[in-house]
Amino acid sequence: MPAPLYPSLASFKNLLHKHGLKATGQRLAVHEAMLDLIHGSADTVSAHIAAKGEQKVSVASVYTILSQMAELGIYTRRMGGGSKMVFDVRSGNHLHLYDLETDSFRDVPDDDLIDLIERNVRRRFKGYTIDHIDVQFVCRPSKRKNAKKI
Amino acid sequence: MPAPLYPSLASFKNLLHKHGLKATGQRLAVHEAMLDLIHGSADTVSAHIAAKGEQKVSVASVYTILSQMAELGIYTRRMGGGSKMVFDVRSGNHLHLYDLETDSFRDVPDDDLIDLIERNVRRRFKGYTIDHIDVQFVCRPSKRKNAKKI
DNA sequence: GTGATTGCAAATTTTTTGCAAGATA
DNA sequence: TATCTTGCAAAAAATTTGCAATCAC
Repeated sequence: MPAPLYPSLASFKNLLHKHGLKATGQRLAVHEAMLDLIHGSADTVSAHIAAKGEQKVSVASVYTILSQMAELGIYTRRMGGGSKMVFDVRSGNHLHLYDLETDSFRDVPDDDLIDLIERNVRRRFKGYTIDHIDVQFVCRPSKRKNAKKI
Repeated sequence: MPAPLYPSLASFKNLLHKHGLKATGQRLAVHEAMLDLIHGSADTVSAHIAAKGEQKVSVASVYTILSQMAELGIYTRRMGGGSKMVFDVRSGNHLHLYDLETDSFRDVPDDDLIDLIERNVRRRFKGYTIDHIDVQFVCRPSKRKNAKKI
């Protein structure tokens, strides 16, 4: 089966209902922004929504909503170099390129590298259950000396 | 050659000199704390130093020092599920188990999984140079339903 | 001695919280 | 309508900054 995609607005609504949450304008606006941004922090999402100008969402609500979605496993929290929490509209295993210069993420098509990692690591730690595997290629735009060229 | 280890206090001093930085009591205290903690944030490091009581280091300086070391590639930044920046005393490729319950990291012995990943991904993105590869197994203590047992 | 480094306190930035007002099912 | 959500404003937490005092070399 192909890699899981981002939930469309429609399936996002379903997810909300499935979890007994209301499909409010704010939640939908946040998800629309996330679909555009893929990786968003409270303030990039706020800014994106504000720029679009169709719906008003306070920053505090953006925080609440993003955290809620992460709690439900719809979004995932992502570990960046900056001092802001970044959320990923996509959940499940996938690869990222993290650009140190711009403090930004890009998804990387994952073929079956993740499966390979998973097979390799399965039953390695007793007492823990893997929620997901998080792989990041921490990069700079080329032209440096002491790092591996790819 | 075996995987790189944490810089001892002595080699840390050398690193400082090599970079033209002074071996101040504060920097050494921070590094000692990092050697104990392995993964530390500004406030866990501060607290650790304060508890030891041998050297006074202000929180602001801890921030400065940790960031400096990350800048030099001696430490690496690591971001967990919490909203604090975490630094890793170890640089270079290695694996982590991240525990969602406790928001904490543990190193995972890496055999040659990292090499395997690196070989697999080499020359995949043009225009970027990999600084390091960051792999995290995001886990919960066992006993859940819908996640893969390991 | 002299320039790098630190401490302090204040400013920013990021995140969280409480509660009245408003919206959704 | 009953409850869940949001907005607002304020609090808390995390990080950064400016500058005088101090320390390592």
